[in-house]
Amino acid sequence: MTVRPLRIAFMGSPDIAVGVLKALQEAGHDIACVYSQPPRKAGRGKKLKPTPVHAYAETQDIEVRTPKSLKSDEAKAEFAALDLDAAVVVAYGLILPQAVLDAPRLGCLNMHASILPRWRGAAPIQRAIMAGDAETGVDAMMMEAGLDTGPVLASRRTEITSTDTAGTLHDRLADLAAELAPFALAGLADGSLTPMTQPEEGVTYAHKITADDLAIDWNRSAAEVDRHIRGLSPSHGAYCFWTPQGETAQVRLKLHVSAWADGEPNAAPGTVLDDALKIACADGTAIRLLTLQRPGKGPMEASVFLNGRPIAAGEVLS
RNA sequence: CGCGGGAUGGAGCAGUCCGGUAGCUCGUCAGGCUCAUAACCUGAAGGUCGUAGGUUCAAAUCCUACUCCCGCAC
Repeated sequence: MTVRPLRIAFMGSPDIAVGVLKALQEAGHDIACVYSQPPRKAGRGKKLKPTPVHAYAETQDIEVRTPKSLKSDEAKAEFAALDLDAAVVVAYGLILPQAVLDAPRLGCLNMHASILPRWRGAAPIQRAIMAGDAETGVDAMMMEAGLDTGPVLASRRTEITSTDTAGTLHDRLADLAAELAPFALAGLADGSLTPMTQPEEGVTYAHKITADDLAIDWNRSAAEVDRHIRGLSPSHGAYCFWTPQGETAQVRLKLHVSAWADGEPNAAPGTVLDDALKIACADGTAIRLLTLQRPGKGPMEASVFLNGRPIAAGEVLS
């Protein structure tokens, strides 16, 4: 579909937003300006690191603005002065004041990584996997003052498989978002898509992942533990503790990929059941750890991990 | 200057404190056993020990600088 190019601003920060930005460029739109979170002290040292969107926009010679907030009169005025047809927002991370939402002629279009009204908020991909959802997707939505509450223009769906991690699902949703954004924007511009108010039933919130969300609880069922691990891999990393034989200090193990396994009826949760990392969970269920990581090392497959660092049956993880 | 761990045949690790023949678990290759095998047995190849200097009769190991990777915190 070819449409009249629109003058738009793009607002986003992480990787998933970069693909959408590229798609909008390829669709021929005029990217007047990119907004992104200000560079933050990130990573190990203390180095200021621009966001992926920021870094990409600079390679394209697009003006980048990184205000700490859009609430100031100055920021609002600068935004209004762009004289936009529309703004496209993907995981920007800042609240848009009403004045900003109203400024573009067609309004502000948001891409959100869930099927609304389920999983409004910060971490929809991870929460969907952890909750055991069978399906998720991306929505194109008109922004309102509320948190992900606006009417939905269009969506794309995808199945969540038993081997999906937050990483694999993220990549798939990023592709869908990149496909959906130009479509939704065109539909908005020519009126072929009508914003549909979100249902009032089924609202859930995908709260930000915090440190408290990362610890494994072996007292949960294998299915829950498995989803927990996959839902937090690879970006956050669910973890447990292990005390190597002959040592007293606990080692923090980051778990990345797991699969359901046959359990043993009376095994205490956390017990290692064989020499290939089958771990007992609640009620006689068990999972097998397939990829794990210890401090200072990168993620590795279980068989590789065990080569230099065996974990014997009977040991206990906590 | 946020705290900390790491770099050793293709992979994962030990050895480093207390300098003195390059070790382990796998993988690869060859042969053997077997109805057969990702199983088992035997043998082989493969490493300037991250880089650059320094100390020493001698450095993976001690000293200095640097590069890259990662965990925590944020």
